[in-house]
Amino acid sequence: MSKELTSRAEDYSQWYNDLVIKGGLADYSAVRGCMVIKPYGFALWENMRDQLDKMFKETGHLNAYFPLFIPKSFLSKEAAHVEGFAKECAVVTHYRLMNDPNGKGIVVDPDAKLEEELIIRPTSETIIWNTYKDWIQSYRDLPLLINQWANVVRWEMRTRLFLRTTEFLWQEGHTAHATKQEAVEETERMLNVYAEFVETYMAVPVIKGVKTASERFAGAEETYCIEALMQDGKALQAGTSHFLGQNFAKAFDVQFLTKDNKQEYVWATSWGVSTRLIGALIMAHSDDQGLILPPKIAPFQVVIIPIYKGEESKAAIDAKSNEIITSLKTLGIRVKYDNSDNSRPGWKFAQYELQGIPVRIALGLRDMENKVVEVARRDTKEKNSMPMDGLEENIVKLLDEIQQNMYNKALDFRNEKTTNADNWDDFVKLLDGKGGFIEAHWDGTAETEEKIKDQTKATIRCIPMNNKPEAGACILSGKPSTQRVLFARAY
RNA sequence: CGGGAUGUAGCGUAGCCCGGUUAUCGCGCCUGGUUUGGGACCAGGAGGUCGCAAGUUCGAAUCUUGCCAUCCCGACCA
Repeated sequence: MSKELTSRAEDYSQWYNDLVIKGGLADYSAVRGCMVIKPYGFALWENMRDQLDKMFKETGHLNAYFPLFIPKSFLSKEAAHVEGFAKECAVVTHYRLMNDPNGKGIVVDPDAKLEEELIIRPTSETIIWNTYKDWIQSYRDLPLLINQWANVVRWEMRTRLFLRTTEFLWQEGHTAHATKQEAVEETERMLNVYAEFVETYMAVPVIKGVKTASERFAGAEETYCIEALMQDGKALQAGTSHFLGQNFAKAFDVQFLTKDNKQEYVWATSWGVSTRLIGALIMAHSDDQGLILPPKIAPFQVVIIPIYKGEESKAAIDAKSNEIITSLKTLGIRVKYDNSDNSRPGWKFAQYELQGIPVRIALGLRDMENKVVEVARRDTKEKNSMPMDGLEENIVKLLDEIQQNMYNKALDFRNEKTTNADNWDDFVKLLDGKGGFIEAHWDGTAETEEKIKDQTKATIRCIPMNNKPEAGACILSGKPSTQRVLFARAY
């Protein structure tokens, strides 16, 4: 991130919106708080989705699809769940429109009122568990490992492009298990899948941990999460995996017969990541010149821009470019060739920087004579001449290097922005100044957590897994504590 | 839902306080030409319910009232 950006943290929102829109990822739509994902943004999402989907299948999951509408009564079956989602549900109350009797367009037909209202899913636990009841009778039906790719609607008070839109795309995994241990293992397994995906493919380092009771998913017994740090020093929850205990099994009466013929409730998990990940990607890596996308998920990994001087050179350069493209594609590299006459090279350079394409190759007559190409990498903005001999192998190496460099850079940033605070003054000073993650002692009570939040807007992002035990005193109450937890201001 | 701000061409804007010819400028767009190694240049051209409605006035982008929308901050949240 540039120094300019650091110094105008208050403009971060605007900077972010510009990147999303000028980088061609998305717009806000005419519909309140929803977004239009443009083809380029969707291609990015597809790459992320496909990779995640592959990882889900490798861990034994299958995809399915459940209804968009949920009868209102389903939602009330699990008490904590309804508590958590009731305030943000879009509700279908009628099924028909009619011409306004006063001639003022179209109105809702009052006679078409639904007997029972339908909720547009804010998440699918209820409708899925209502179905699982019919699918599960015996221990032989378990484990049931299912994932769904879908859209959901949450009528939040305030929206923010990619991070919190009214409608968003996500995947939600819903599994049922015979034992508690198995379900806990599944919860942790999927958290690890998320962490691996975000770190390896998105090049964003994350901290794995569990949420405090007050930050838990509505209806969960334990919520695991991955937390990432954005360039403005705020944290972003990038994914969650929930151990649901037997709450939903009991609410929807999902029992199975064990080997020794006993009726027992199943143990459940659910886990999800959303298009918010695109927001995380943008805010973690991009700079003032535009997006910077990691090679492993970038819609295009390489863009080739020919530099023409007159018509006759065009044919020669096109021919050479096509050779390069063919061999890059053979190696599985996603290449875009922009030989359009509509814009000049300089404009194209700027445009593809804005779109975050990791590697740009420029090829002109001068290069042809010297048997080289000009290779520019987006992450460092370095430009080098590279011999055409062995170009493809070097590009593969370069893409790996960029991927690794982006991760390292983000990790260095996070490490630099992670600080211990041992007293209240330091804690407040860090939040208002340096930002980032703060490791501090907490007495373990919801009251203290709430007070800290009220006074500083900082929340406990998580209690990190494999946390080292350490005796200390709570930064607010001074009461004894056995470990540090991770605080930050968050999106 | 509370606080603040803003609505003028596809985008970004000037004009508004202090009402007065044909609503300013830049980008983009169209046509023709010259260009092409970091967002080209010349010439010509198209594009406007000034957010909506009512009011004041000889006359409203400008003043008044109401409404709508968007953005930012807060509460809420993946």
